[in-house]
Amino acid sequence: MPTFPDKATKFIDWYLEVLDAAELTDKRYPVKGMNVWTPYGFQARRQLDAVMIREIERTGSLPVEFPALIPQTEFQKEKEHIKGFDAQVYWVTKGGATELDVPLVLRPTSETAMYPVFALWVRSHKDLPLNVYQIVNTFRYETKTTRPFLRVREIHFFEEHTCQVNEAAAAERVRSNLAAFAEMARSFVLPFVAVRRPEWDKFPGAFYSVALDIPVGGARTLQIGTTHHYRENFSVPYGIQFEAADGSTQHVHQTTFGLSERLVGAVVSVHGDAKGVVFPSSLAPYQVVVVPIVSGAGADGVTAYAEELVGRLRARGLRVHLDASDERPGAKYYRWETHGVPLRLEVGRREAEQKTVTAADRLGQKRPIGPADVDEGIVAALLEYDARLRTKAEESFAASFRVARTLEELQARTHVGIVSWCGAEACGHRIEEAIDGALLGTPEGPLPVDPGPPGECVGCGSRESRWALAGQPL
RNA sequence: GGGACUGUGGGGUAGAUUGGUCCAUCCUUCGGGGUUCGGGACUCCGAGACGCCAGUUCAAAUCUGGCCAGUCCCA
Repeated sequence: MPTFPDKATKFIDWYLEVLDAAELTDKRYPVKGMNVWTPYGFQARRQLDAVMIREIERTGSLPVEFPALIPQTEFQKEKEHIKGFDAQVYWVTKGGATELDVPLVLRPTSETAMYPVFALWVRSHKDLPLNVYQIVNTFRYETKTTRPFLRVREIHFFEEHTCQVNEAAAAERVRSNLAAFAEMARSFVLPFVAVRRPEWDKFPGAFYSVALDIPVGGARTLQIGTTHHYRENFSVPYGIQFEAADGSTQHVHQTTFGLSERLVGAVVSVHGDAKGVVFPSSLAPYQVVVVPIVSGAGADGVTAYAEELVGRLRARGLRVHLDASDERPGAKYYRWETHGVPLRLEVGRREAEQKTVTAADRLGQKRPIGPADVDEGIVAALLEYDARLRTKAEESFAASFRVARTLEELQARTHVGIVSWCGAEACGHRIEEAIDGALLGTPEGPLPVDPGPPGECVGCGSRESRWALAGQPL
């Protein structure tokens, strides 16, 4: 057995060792918070990107790419925004030996890069909505401990930026982002909850922020995405205005939607187990690994059959890897288990002669497939694997939340807390102190478990309350 | 932002308190040979490290300072 630290009690140690064993990243790069994407990790990321692109383009968003450097003069136009990011931007102050007249910011996010140009692009209501996205790297000078995928200084960032005709249209865009994300999360088999962040925790410059959170053990949560409504907060300082149908000049209402490689970290955190990473087939670099078992006699037949099988499965569009390395079969099984491959096909002399395969999935189910319809059987086994992974994830998701009627109940920190909250900031901070974490906010849509009507605010006892979630963000 | 700690082959470690016994320990890994191959094989041969820069000293992995990297605690 591979010996990883215990996931439940030593999560971070488990996480780091599992990533290492799965060869998803090389964290030895000598700059804090900047890691190397290995071939295996890069392929997972490529699948992540493919799903994000597919779902966002389905909503009518188009790809763009803006420069990585932003003049200080543009960066400073929105006051809240710059206050929020000032402490964590990298500055480019020299070109060669020459001190720059206007220092350049290495984008921590791209509002201030895009919006001066949006002001040029948007002139009429007929130019709206403007829905564009880019997938680029952004930079934030994190001072806290960095972790591969979860907290990095160079972020693999998906960001959608839109301009809408009015506040209602922007609110609708936020809802449509949430729907698009639900599709993405379904692909990644990540049950999540969307919560509107409290005022003191919203994105700098936003009117409101809706975050996507997942539970990751105990009271811990991981924010895996956000979508924001900016109202006119940026369009006014950046002058993004248009002539409306009635001839009046108006400012656009804007939204953004941000995701990152944290989703890879989330998938590892949620699905991983004592044997290593567990990938849903949507993200797996290899959905199927074929392990030929060649012993003395009949080796040629086994190899030929394995190669033929790989060819047929690839023709069906599956990502298949043939492990023809010199290891013994058992060593290969362990290897691909740590790497999270959904389905392993064992092909030895028996299978080659009978035209069957022995399929073992990453959740521990092993069964023979064939001889009739071997390919169909393999596809079906993958689908069934994803379904079981989903059931497992949904059960553990539902079990992660618990209603806390008092601050004392929250303090146990065994679950993400569902609490009644009056909405006052003072009570919010009281809740945050109790859980030594954050008041995540109020849910957009249904709660993960049905708690009935809210009771009295756990902070002040007021009856005027609604449900909110409280946890410890990683 | 304030404080504490750590850095030894690719990974994990012993050695540091008391400088010399260290051309640096063990496990793993890597390269080559042979025997093997249905759940991490065995064996033989070989490879690989004191974070960087200064300083103290007859002598530094070990002491001092700075830097870089990492970790923890507090705000």
